[in-house]
Amino acid sequence: MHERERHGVILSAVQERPVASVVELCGLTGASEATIRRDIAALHVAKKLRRVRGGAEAIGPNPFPGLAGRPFAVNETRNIKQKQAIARAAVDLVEEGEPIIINGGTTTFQMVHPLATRRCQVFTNSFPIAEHLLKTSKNSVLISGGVIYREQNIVLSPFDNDVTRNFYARRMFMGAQGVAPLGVMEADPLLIQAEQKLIGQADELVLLVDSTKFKHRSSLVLCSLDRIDVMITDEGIGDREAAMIEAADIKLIVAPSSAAREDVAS
Amino acid sequence: MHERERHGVILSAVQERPVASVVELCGLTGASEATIRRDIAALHVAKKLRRVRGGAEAIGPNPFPGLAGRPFAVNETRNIKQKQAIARAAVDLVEEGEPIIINGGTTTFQMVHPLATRRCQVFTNSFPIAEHLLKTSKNSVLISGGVIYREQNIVLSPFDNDVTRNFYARRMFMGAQGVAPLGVMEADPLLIQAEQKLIGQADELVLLVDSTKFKHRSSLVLCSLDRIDVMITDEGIGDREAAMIEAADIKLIVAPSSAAREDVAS
DNA sequence: GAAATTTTATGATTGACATTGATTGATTTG
DNA sequence: CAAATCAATCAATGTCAATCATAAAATTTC
Repeated sequence: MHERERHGVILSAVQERPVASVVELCGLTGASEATIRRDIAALHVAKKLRRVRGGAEAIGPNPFPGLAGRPFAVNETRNIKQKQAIARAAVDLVEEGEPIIINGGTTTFQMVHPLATRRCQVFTNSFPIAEHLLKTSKNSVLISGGVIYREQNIVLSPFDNDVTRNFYARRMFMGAQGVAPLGVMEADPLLIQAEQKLIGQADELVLLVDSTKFKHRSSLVLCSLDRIDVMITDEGIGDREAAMIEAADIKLIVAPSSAAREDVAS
Repeated sequence: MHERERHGVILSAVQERPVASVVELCGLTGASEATIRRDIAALHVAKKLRRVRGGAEAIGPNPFPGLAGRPFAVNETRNIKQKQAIARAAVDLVEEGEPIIINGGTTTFQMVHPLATRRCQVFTNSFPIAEHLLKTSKNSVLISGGVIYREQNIVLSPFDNDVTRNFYARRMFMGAQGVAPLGVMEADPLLIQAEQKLIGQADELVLLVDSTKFKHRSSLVLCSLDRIDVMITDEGIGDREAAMIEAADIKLIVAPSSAAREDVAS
């Protein structure tokens, strides 16, 4: 067996097991321990795997993502204050007990905090949102079924016949990567798929985007602007963008920064 | 079991309960107390957990500050050692990468720890199981969609057309309230419904019941004994019960208590 | 083009080192 | 004080790195 073959076998074994031992790899390749060790050392410096005592383990993202703590990576929680103000304005739209749909995302995730004191019926495809609402609120929580994608933090079924088709709400709340005259932009194809599934299940689409999103452009267009009914953003929005939104016949809500905010809730 | 694997199991266990004892971790990993202590010490200096007298606890306030944390009420985690031994024997049955179905329950929940070092494809209707596996393992996790019931900790769709129908596995693991010649008993109608949904999606049904369950009788019969293929219990099982199981043509596995256990894994 | 030589990859051996489990005595807890 | 827990130690086993020998491949030389 050639060196390349062995390397392939080793990498494959390491992917499947938490840790592949040297003797195990010997059996797999028919090579001696010394050779396997040399291979592991080589793959280690090539950063294809991590060398540990007794064998090798797959390199890669944090093996224990949960221990990192937050449901989203830190760099994804930028503009946190704006997002919170926006999320609060979004929840202010919701009446007590009303069923709503929340699409996963870092902005929509902020809705969990103002929702903590509510008793709504929330349908979501976001695992962290469901988790948080379950633990901190008395809302009734429904989740879509399917594969849980760790990176995107969403649940998505590859099949069409899932619970999603059986849930309907007046409003759906969603975020986006960017907003342009062309329409609502998203970067991740997986998120697009997830959003598409939910979009048809609500009358009114509410888009939550902080004002920086008007400068962002992504490659994938989720839907055109006329599909959106309400857009909530922060005070950073420019006159030109505001005009664009109004022109598209979208109700524009500018969430006041927390300092200026008056309690709207009764 | 390799050092890395043990560390994974330990971190997984520490996540679940506020404090995991040394003996408990011995049972979970099959290692000696001395080794567990050394592992805890190592993870302590690595700041992955905090070392306390008698065991270890999760570091930091909580991954999600201020939240409840524990997936099950404390009184539900009785017979914890037996349940862990049973869960471990159950996980020993599954091959690396194999798809499996896990029905929610306190016994089946214990499977998350030995699963922490695996890379299987797990379909479950249990929110805590999905959550734990997501955070502490590299397993691929699928969840059924629907309403999340807080008390029972399961996800159940009132509709028939959910993802469940699209997932198939060789084995399904389930718990029960009681076992009698009449069949497998369950107390909660909701759990029955959830179990019924999954039962058809696997060839082989594996029932995890600690030996006290043979004395319990409940009002609802989930299914007859001949539907069960494998039963895993602890050493507390009596001869009469064992005879009953064997008579029903069920393969009986008695999970050895941690002290007597030999490593089965190759 | 064939033989000789160098290079490279591999396998085996050996001594050094690390990990583990058991034992024992000390320490802490209730 | 009794039970549980811990730290220290030691022997056994497992793992590693270094070295050398062999065989195949590549290169050089004639």
